[in-house]
Amino acid sequence: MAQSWQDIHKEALRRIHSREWAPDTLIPNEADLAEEFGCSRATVNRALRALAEAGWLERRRKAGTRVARAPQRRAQLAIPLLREEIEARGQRFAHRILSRSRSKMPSPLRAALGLSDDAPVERVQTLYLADGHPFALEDRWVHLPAAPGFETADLEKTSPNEWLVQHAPFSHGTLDYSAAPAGDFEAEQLGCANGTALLCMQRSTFGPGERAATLVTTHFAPNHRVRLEI
Amino acid sequence: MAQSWQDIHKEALRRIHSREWAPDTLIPNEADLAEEFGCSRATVNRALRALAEAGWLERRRKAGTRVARAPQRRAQLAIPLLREEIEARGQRFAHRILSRSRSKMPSPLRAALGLSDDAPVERVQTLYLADGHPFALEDRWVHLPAAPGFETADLEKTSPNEWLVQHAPFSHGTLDYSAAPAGDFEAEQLGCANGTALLCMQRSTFGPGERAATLVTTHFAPNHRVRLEI
DNA sequence: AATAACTTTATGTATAGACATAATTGAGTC
DNA sequence: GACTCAATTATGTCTATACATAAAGTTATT
Repeated sequence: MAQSWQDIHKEALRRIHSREWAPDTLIPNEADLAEEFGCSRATVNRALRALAEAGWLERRRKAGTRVARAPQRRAQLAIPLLREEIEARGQRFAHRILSRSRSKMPSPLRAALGLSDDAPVERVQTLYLADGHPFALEDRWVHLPAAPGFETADLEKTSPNEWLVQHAPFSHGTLDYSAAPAGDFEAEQLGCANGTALLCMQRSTFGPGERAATLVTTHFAPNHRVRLEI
Repeated sequence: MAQSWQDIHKEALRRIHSREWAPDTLIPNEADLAEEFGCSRATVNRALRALAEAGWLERRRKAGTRVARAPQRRAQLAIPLLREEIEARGQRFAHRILSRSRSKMPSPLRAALGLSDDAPVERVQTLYLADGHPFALEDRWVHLPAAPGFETADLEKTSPNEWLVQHAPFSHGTLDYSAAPAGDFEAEQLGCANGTALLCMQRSTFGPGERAATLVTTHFAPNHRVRLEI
């Protein structure tokens, strides 16, 4: 009778899968389940909470716990450092700074970060290489107050990607994927034909307290894929 | 002095951000932190566990808890039903079955699902529309034993996307995003020029116990974006 | 020196009991 | 019916305590 929360987690998942607990219906409350499984309510709570976090259950105080109508499992993407992604394929990592300057940020981009007109911003364009072949082209805008020391960092030694992860950990942000045809610049740098379909990632990150940190647009070389685990 | 686990969570995150707890270094153990915060060890455990799940900390028995070297926050994607995604934009959802047949699966696809040569498989091609405009083109292979009832389901009434989510909840799988140029078929169905860069999603799902369920390739209409929250 | 067997230690988990909190239900009122 | 307010209830959280488990360290044995 001694049950671990993982046993209960497994059994609950089985009941959901087998539709013994049907979508959009209430399941027994914690106290009843605790009695059924012969364990304490805290243990049941732990199991059900995990299932709710994974999207299988919806829980509300007083209202009880119900099986999600459409169990929306969340897919997870471990955002990799480009270096690690490349080295994990057994390839040699390298990067090349293409340009670096204190530019004025175009207003649509500024709006995305919520920055004022005169916010001090540095732009860095970088080409990342795997075994000497173009892998990704990165166009990065860094809000300097959010990344102290960036302006004087030696980016030839440590790529912007790595420098920022290690020196300016962010707390939240968004990540957008889209498909875009290669423009002149992308085609030239990535060594592909003009108009080639490229996977494009746009990422904005914010430090603690809504403070804008960086905005990055990355075009990957043709045929790149991003994999998420469900 | 009475602390909630979320207070401790917040304070720990502050120390990580402020580098008071530096990357790759050990933090005090649970018992000491419990004393410092004037709460029980269970409460500290709850907070630190949450931080570990989010990728900020790495915990190992006996070895202790250390701040992650490169706090790799995981991005989360809530996989939406196409209907919900479209209706959330305030648009009218519709779908059209383009073809449906018991086809033989090409072997590269079969391999991805780990199915044998003679596995009973049905193929359904569906066009999803938002306000009457093409939104996504789906090419779906369903392993029939994993989705009992699918063969006789009325897919005109309930789209394959919804039918499967509601009748054959899966437990895990993979999701790949890439960019691909529109071929003749995609161009015709999505109403765009041949060669247009399209965001393409390939998703394989497995039921409980490694049982292959479905393989879906979806081409989205031009300019579609997927957003992940970090 | 390598190996095996113990000890130590930090996290992981389980428990009973208590109180907190949100949300629904229902009673009472206008 | 519409509204207010209290009672109820299921989940959420905290505590103290205990034992489990993994991994690192230490000592004994070969």
